Amino acid sequence: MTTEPKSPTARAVPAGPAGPAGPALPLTERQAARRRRILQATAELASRGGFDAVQMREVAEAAGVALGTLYRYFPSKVHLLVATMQDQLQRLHGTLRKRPPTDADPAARVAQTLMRAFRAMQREPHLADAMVRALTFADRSVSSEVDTVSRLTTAIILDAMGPAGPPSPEQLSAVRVIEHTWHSALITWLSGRASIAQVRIDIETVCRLIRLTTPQQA
Amino acid sequence: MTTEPKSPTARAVPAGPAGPAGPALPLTERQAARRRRILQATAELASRGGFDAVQMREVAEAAGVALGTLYRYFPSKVHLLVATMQDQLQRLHGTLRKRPPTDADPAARVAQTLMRAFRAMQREPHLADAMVRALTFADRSVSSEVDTVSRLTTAIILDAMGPAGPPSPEQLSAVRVIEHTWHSALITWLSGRASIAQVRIDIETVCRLIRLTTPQQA
DNA sequence: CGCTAATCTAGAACAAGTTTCAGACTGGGT
DNA sequence: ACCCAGTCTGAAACTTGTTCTAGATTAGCG
Repeated sequence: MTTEPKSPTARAVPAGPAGPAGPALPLTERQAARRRRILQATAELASRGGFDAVQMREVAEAAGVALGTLYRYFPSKVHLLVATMQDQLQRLHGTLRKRPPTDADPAARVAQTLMRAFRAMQREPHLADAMVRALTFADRSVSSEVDTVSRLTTAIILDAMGPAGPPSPEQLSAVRVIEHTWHSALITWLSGRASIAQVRIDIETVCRLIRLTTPQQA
Repeated sequence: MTTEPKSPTARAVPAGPAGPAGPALPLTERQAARRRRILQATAELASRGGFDAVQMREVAEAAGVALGTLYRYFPSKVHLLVATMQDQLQRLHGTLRKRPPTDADPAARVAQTLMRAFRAMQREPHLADAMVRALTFADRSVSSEVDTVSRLTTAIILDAMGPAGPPSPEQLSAVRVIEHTWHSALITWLSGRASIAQVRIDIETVCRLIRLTTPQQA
């Protein structure tokens, strides 16, 4: 068990995005720097050899912190990699906002956006491997962090769907299914069981669901 | 690295379903029995505490074989659990064949079938956890075994869709997406991020894709 | 400045997956 | 019955994630 409920005096873990979406606790400058160094070292190691290449001792050394400190910032390897995914997703979200998809059809826009994200993963397949494997391997002790990633992904897809107001429940269901497909297709690709073309087809197929829920635009 | 290409004299591993779908190599009776005992011990341990409770030393002891022997039959914990999943899926497939879903609509039949499978998982959530986590965590060295599981799942879904002849490419795409959703939804449920009701909705949502590819039956 | 609590470091220790090895055992062919 | 190759066993060793401990450092505060 990941013993968390410490004594009331224990301030709290300095790193993990504490609440469901809070800006984390007050970190000193040095602490923020440490956290950044850790995430960067993680991404670098992951880019080289994927999940297995991210070894806690190596991350600690590369980031210039003690092993115990690394564990204070990220209570497990999975936490660490999920945090890395958050980090990367945020970056991606920023990039996507700048040049949003142009197609008139919402479904096509979503597919286009996901394919763009997919191409980003193809550029760093090992990193993708590490992050995605961690994400799907995560157990309950990481659920809040995984949830954050999920919300980020949802936001990206909704962004792509269009500037419409609050999405309908059906649309949200469709988005959930798209996310499922996205993760799972990614995994089959990463484990060499599906080609890039196959992933594209799957994404385009699932995106048709959006058309089912979009009142045929006038 | 998982060093596999042994000397040409090395006959082969006795247990792993060798080829893509072969009936495995000639096993002596004692060997088949050993394999069965291992899989049963695995399922039992998994049913208790999920992925973490399946400890290789304990499996070996419970099955009455040496640790080295266990590794000869299943080259890793993930291989072992994926094989367990194959085993369970085969059982499920048999059960489903006996009482096929009755609904007139193919999409509804598929949804019904998957919900039935889902209920089976709810009966043994820990076992489900162990198997599904192994499945999605599997790397390339397990891809052929994972592929077998995937083919089994596809067969189950196609069975539910109906006795029609060879499915169209579009239908196959839809089935792929349904599988993706099935796995991913299962994971979100197992890690406590989605309710049972949510999983049902996701399954029903994705099954609508079938209607898109089914020529409105006369 | 000097104090105190919290944090960080270095390193040992522990847990579970995986590998390795020497010796006993089995099955099949002569 | 004897022999050989291939299996199985028991136990130790090795790897990497995780935990623990004692002592050095740092941050905030009077």
